Amino acid sequence: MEQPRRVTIVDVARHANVSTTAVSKVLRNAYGASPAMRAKVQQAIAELGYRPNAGARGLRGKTYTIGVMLPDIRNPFFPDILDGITDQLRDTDYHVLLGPSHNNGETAEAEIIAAMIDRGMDGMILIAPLSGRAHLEQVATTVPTVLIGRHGHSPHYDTVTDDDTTGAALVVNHLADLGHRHIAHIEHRETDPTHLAEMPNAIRAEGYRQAMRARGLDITIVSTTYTQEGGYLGTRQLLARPHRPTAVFAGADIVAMGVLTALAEAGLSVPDDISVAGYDNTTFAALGPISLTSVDQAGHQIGANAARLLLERVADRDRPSTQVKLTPTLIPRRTTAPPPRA
Amino acid sequence: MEQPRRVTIVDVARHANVSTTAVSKVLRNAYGASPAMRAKVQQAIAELGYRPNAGARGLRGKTYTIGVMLPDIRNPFFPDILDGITDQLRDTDYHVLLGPSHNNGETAEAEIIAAMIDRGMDGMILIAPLSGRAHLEQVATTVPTVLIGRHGHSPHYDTVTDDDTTGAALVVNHLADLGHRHIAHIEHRETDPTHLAEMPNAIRAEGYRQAMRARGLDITIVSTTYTQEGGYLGTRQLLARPHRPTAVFAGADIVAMGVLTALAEAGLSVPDDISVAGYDNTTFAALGPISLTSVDQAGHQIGANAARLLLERVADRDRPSTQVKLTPTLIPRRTTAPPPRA
DNA sequence: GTGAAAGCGCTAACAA
DNA sequence: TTGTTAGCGCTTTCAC
Repeated sequence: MEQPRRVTIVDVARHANVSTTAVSKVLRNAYGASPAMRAKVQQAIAELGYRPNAGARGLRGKTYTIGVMLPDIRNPFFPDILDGITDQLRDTDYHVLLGPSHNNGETAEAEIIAAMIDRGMDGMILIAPLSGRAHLEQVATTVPTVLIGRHGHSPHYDTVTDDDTTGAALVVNHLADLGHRHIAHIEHRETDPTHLAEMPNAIRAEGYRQAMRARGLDITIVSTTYTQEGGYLGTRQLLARPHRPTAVFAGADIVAMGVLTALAEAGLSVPDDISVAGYDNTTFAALGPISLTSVDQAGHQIGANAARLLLERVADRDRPSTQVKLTPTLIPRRTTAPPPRA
Repeated sequence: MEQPRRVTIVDVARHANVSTTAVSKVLRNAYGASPAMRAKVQQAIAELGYRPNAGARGLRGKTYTIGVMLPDIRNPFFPDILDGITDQLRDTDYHVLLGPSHNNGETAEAEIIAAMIDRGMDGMILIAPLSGRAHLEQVATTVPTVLIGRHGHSPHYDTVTDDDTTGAALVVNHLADLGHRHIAHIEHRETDPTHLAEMPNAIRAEGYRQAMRARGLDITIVSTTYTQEGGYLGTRQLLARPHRPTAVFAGADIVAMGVLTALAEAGLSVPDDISVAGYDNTTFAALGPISLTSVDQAGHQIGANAARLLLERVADRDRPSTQVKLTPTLIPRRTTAPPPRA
């Protein structure tokens, strides 16, 4: 098994007795190649097993690669988004490459994004990025960009969000309708003013506050992180308080997993002693032994919309920016029930 | 916000009053640049915010990119492997890009692998690839390659595996020691002879058979897939049989999730009515309300070893191939207990 | 130790 | 419609 030189466009051109330009045109479905020429070239490509070198293409034209920045591969919500992106890109010439940022904060995230740009991505989809506005705009002027989950507009990038205010209200109203008066919320701690205005977790927390006030209920918020551990620690805090809530609204399913762990440890039964609701309606929420009440964000649609907007912007860099906002729905399951009689 | 031309090596060279060759040498830490020159160039790079274009580098040299083929982003075991890879690559010039193959079979997987090679990966890590031997060897002769989870040797690629035979035996012995006589196994259906000899799922199933025989127990195998749905459907099949098992050994945690869902639906309680064990010891197995007995494969070590072997092979393509085999351990939790009195 | 020049594989601009 | 030519940003070779 030798190391044979890779087949290049020159080999194809020679094999088909045409110019490299002709081959290039066929590759790109560009104007200026007769059907006969196309057929000849396509046959040569097939016979030689030619595949274009994306790096070389990128030097002059496009790499046909879309980069997706994933803030946390462990969050089971993101695969839904990815499926949507992949489905939308099927039957195009584009491929998706993922850049994993392991929940390591803004600097690590910026490095991943830069690394993907260095590698010639034609467009970028950033899932709930932590970067400041200025950085996001700089990225978006460098390469077509779509933001997922991030509220707030810019002429330079498109956004796809879910109505997190409504989503939080769905949970609060569901619990209040069941008779709960003391509903606590576990949020992802946020101090940065831009994040407070634009990050989905902050919008959810604010939606919780609004909905609670509208119902005339008192607000109880614990600030940790959107991780399993954050849910665990937040719940421990709540249980240590004198007046225990009858329901916990976790800002994400993965947080709810930690909540359930802490409650089980404390010997509390769900939903008999305490109700729990999550957010994202991940596949794990549907699991029999979990059966978590959650908010469905239609991750697949989010991803599909993001990919669609990105392709449009790759095709026309100067089109006006678009904001897509989807509406969440509540999926009631077995972790929520009326509160125990006091 | 304009679209400024990206800073190139020529800009850096001009700014530092040196040749582009000199800049290139500094970038690659190559021989032939005095400390003074290095300092000058590095300062120019910092001042201009220069970042090398990976595609252009790849045309002559390396892209400093490692491609990881992920067969299924939903499987919570893979993030552990990825963490290991990332940790090992920290403090090197390499970046990781992920190619997601959504459990779509061998053809889709081959397309992803090809797409990553087209995009100039310096090395590839393939996680439990489905491809045949010939294809894997062809990939490995094209670009340095390490296989994870795949048993079987080749001079062209390195492998990192876990001792799946032992892992399966750990589960069987654990359950048999608890008093179970009727232990069923849910496997990923496999007919391809190479897969039967090399894929981890097949080795696990064979390990189950061996361990059961050694204990003098009858074998019950249901063949579905390594997905949540596969676990669900497999369990329904088992429950429909006249003689219901007292324990189910799922070939992967994600399969066990489906098992638990089906059992909950059937009104069976775990572990009082039936015991369940998984494989992979994912973070979800540790969840309070799940608390799944599982086999720990040390995903982090698997990933770290794979990345280490890959870097060695990128540095020296002709080094002899290496096989790393790690040893699994059993993590008993609350889903396994003695069988109910008959 | 340093730099000039060639060339990697491709596409864009242009000429025929 | 087709082909010729230049050049994208970098590394390599080879003079000096």
